[in-house]
Amino acid sequence: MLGSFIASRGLKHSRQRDAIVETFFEMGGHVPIEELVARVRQRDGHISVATVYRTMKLLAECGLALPRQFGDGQTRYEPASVDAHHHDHLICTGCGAIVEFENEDIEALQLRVARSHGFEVESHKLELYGRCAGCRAGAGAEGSP
Amino acid sequence: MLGSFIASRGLKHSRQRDAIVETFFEMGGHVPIEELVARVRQRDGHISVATVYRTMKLLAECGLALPRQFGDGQTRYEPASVDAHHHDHLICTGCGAIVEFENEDIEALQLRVARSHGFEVESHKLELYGRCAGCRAGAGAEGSP
DNA sequence: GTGATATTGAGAATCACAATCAACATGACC
DNA sequence: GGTCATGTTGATTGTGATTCTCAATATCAC
Repeated sequence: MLGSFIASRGLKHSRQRDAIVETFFEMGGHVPIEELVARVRQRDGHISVATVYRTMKLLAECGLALPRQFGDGQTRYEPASVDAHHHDHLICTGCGAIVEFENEDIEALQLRVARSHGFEVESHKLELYGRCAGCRAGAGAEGSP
Repeated sequence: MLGSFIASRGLKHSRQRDAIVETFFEMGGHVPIEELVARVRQRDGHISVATVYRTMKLLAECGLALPRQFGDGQTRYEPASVDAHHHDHLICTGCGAIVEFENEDIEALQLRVARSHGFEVESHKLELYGRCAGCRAGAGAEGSP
């Protein structure tokens, strides 16, 4: 994984790198840099933001993390298992929850539509924004938080 | 349209505002601010970028323009006719062409998927990235531009 | 016209992120 | 274990898109 990537590129290990990578994978999914920085610092004193950006870029390059841009202007990363399928996202406009889903039918339709316009799809991005069950239940008359 | 919106909010007319709005609608679709600024200046001397940003935001607020964020880090606006259907986008990674499409089946599937996760969809974003017919034809051995 | 108020423009501010560069850490080799 | 070439770090600066600030100016109602 990262070790071999590091080795094969003549890169080196470092305390910071390890801390960032471990923290990232502990956190699970859709982690914004800012939050990652905070967590990493909790566990390993001061680590520069620059280092976190650099490390996440590395992880992305070696295929262990995927950068995602939702509408909020900051890049989030999610862990990429080698055998994971492509998936899309449901994003709650109430609480910010992010749910992943896969749907082959949608993907197939996308390919068909693209083809009908002469396009060959290389990648796509599908995000559904709405209110999750929890937010709808708890939001009788709250308005939008 | 804009006139009534301006009136109803106690806003005022201005030469710049008119120039920007007219230019925007002349240009058609998916206009990045920078380009709009250039065009507007061709026709009306110097107009500040700030004014263009402000005016487009106004247009968006009164529903006459839709802001779109594709992957390139700048906001584009497209005219929103009142009776226009929602549509999604095909974006050529070669020449940057942007094609609109509508597909009811995809939309229906999206709703269904969302519902199955307890979400009530408010909006969505679907972008397909790939190579358009032209780029594929002309790109025998070019690599990616 | 006059005056209250909205708008403009230039530049500064912001925000996420990338680049710079001197100080420092790592690992291969002895 | 020590040395050295080379990669990494962190503080700071740069960047690009967008927003804010504020004095000067334009607009509209009267």
